[in-house]
Amino acid sequence: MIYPILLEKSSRKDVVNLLAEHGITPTQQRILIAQEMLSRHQHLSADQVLQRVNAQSNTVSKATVYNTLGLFTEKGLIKVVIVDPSKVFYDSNTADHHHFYDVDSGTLHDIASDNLAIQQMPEPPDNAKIKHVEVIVRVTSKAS
Amino acid sequence: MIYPILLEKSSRKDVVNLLAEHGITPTQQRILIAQEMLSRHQHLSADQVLQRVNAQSNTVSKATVYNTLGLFTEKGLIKVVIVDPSKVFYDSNTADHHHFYDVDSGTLHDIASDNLAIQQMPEPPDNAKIKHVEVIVRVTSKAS
DNA sequence: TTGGGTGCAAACTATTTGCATTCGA
DNA sequence: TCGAATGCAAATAGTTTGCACCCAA
Repeated sequence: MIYPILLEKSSRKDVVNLLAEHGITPTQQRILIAQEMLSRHQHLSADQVLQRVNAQSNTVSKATVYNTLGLFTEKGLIKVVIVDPSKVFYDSNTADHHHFYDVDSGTLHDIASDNLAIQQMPEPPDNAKIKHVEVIVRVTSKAS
Repeated sequence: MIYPILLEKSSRKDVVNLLAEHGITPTQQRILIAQEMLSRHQHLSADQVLQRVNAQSNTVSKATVYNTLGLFTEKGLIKVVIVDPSKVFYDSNTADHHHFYDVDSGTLHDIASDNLAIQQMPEPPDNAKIKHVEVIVRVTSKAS
């Protein structure tokens, strides 16, 4: 798979192909959501996606946004970022990377994984297998 | 501050003192919650705390559990761990450390921070200041 | 045509809040 | 006593689900 999956200035046909390549039936709503979500590296909540997609015309329901983002995640088009107990962020950067999380503004910023090395990772308990290592650096932007 | 804050086999008077030292008025419910939460290093959801505290007699309400865990967090007695979008975990280990998160069982395991070193931490964006660096290692225990 | 996809609303769940009552100092 | 703490229920918000309808293949 090629990282990152981005769709800048893509034609509708490109989007259709991308979805199809990932085993996703390209429907009207999914295309709209893909165009919004995958047009650049960004971190959006489901609600933000809903509002952006429906900014022009209300053509996508809230349930479909949730279902579609879940599907995109499952198919590897986007990733979930869990840093805030109140909502999930969806990340269009599927490359292995980490995050700064500004707790004051609620915004995320990528940290390329080459910029960060972890030493001495201990063995997981109970013969468990490591799926993913995630580093979250919480920062504050308050003047204070 | 001394780490970790633990209360193994503590008398009620010890708990009262601990809460008082942290600027918390020691009420009946807070004492029960502190005894349950701080008796050992553990990761509990609010609901788990509620059930344990009320296992014998129903003397603490759900709202009070949430309010009290929030208060304990604010006062530095416990920490919040955000790894699951569906609920928050409260961690009685207030020392700087990281976590394994078993996505299959939903359980957390501590990683002492001496066991893990991060190299080349980049500068945070927009002159933000680092508050906390958190490493979450998601693991799977499934036989598969 | 026809099974998967969508919209809608209702259901759900974790968490928060308002307010009258109770309790600790 | 008296303000702080609690309980309860209702409110809130994010997310999921059930089902009738619709559309892509």
